[in-house]
Amino acid sequence: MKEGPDIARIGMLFGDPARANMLTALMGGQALTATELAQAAGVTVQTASSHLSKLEEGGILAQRKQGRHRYFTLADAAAGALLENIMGFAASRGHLRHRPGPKDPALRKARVCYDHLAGDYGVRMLDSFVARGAIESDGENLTMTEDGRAELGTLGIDVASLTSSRRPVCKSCLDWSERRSHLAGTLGKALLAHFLENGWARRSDESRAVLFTPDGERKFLSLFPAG
Amino acid sequence: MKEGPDIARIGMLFGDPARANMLTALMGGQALTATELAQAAGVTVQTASSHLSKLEEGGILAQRKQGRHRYFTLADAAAGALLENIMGFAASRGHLRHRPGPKDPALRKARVCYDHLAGDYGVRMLDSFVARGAIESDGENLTMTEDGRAELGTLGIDVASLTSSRRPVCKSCLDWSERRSHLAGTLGKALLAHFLENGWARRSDESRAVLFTPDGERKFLSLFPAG
DNA sequence: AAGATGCTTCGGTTACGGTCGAAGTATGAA
DNA sequence: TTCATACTTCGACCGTAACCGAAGCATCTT
Repeated sequence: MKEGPDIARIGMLFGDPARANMLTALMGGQALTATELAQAAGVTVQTASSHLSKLEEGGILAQRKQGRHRYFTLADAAAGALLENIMGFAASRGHLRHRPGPKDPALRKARVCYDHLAGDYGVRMLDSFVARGAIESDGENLTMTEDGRAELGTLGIDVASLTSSRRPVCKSCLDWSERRSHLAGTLGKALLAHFLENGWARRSDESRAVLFTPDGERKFLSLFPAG
Repeated sequence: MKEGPDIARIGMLFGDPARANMLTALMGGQALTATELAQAAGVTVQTASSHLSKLEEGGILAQRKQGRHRYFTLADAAAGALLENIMGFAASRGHLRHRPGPKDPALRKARVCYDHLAGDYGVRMLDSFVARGAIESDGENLTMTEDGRAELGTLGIDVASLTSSRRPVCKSCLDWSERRSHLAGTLGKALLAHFLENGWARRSDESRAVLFTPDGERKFLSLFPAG
C-alpha cells in the first residue's frame, strides 16, 4: 500500500512471547542451541525451530552449525542495540513482566546486557566515568575525553582498537532495572571483557548475572566510587 | 515466566500492518484524527479505534480531544525515536514494502521524519555540517562544535534553547531511502522548522514530502553544497 | 429540539499464526 | 551398520485478534 521500511514485519518478530523470551536469553551475548532456546522460551523444539527460522529470515538472528548442534546468536550489534532500545522503551512505559521488584537481587546488581555490563554496577560505572570527566555526556550522546583515553590505557585497555569498528565507542543504554543509563558500545564491551579476563568477576551459568569475586568487587568499587 | 521489560507487548503493537501504517503516518509529526488514521491504514473507523486505544494503552500514542475530534500523535520523542530505529533496522535488512525504487521521487528527495528533515536533502545537510566541522561525527554519536554553534546563531537559530530539553541536540537517524544518516534531535527539528517558517519549503498536503520553493532550494543548496 | 458528524462499544465471523505429535533428515557415536 | 542425538518439516488443531455491521455516546450545528 505504502512504500517504506516494513516495520510491521520486524515488530511481529519481536511481538510473540516465545520469540521475545528467546531474544532475551540471547541478550546474554553467548550462542545458544535450539534446544536451550526452546527451554528458555517454554515451548517444544518443533515450535522453537519454527520461531528461529523466522527470526533468522528476518535478519535478527544468525546461526552457526557446529557438528550436530546449531548455535544461534543475535545477528550483529545492530540487532542487539535495537533489542536494548525496545527493552528501554518498554521499561520506561512500565511494561514489565511480573513485578518490577527485586526478584533476583544478583541480576539487579550486575548482569550482562548483550555484551556489556548492566544493572546497579553498570550504571555506577558510567556515572563514575562522567563524574571524573573521562566521558562527557550530552543528554544522550557520550564521548570519551582525552583524560578518559589515558585512564583506560593505564587500565590495560587497547583504546585504539575500539575505534576501528564502525560501531560507536561509547553508547548509552537505558537500564530497565535502574531506569538510568549504563555504558554500551565497544568500550562497554571491552570493559566487561576486561573484568572477566582478569578474574574480577565471572558469568553465572543459569542467568545473565555477573558474579564478582570479593577481590574483584573491592577493585571495582575503588575504581568506580559511588557518587 | 521471567522478569524484565515486556518487549513482546510493544513488539506486538508495532507488529500489525494496520497499526504500522498509522504509526508511519504519524511520523509526519502532525496530529491526525481517528478517521484520517483509519484511511491511512486502510481499515474502517471501528477497527482503527480499536487499534488506537491499544497503542495509547501501550504508551506509544497520546490523544488530545478537541471538540468532537480526537487528535492522535506519537506520545513523545522517545516513541518517535524508537520508531525511527525500527525503520532503520528494517531498511538495513532489506525489509521494504514493495520495491525500494523511486516510487515517489519527491519523497526520496526531501521528506519529514517525525519532526526533522530526511531524504536526499536531509543526508546532504548532515554531510555538509560534518564536512565543514560544524558537527563532529564519531561513528554514531554527533556533537555540535563551537564553530557550528556560531554558524547556527548567525542563521537565526536559538541554539541555547535547543539544549534546554533532555532530548539530545544532535542525533543521527538512519535514512531508509538513502541508507545513510541524517540529522535528528532538537537541532534537526529546529532546522526543519526554520526552513518552513522562512518559506524555503512547505509540507505536502498528501504525503510526508517537503516541497522546496525555487528560491528556498537555491538557498539550501548554497548553504549545504554537495560533497 | 432535531439532525449531523466523529468516534467508541458490542457482537459475531473469519483467518492467521502458534502449538504440538509424528515423521523425516543430518551428524556423531558405538 | 546400527543406534542415539539434534534439529527440521509436515499436518492438524485451536485460540486469539483483526475485521466489519450495527448500535450507542458525545459534541457541534441549525
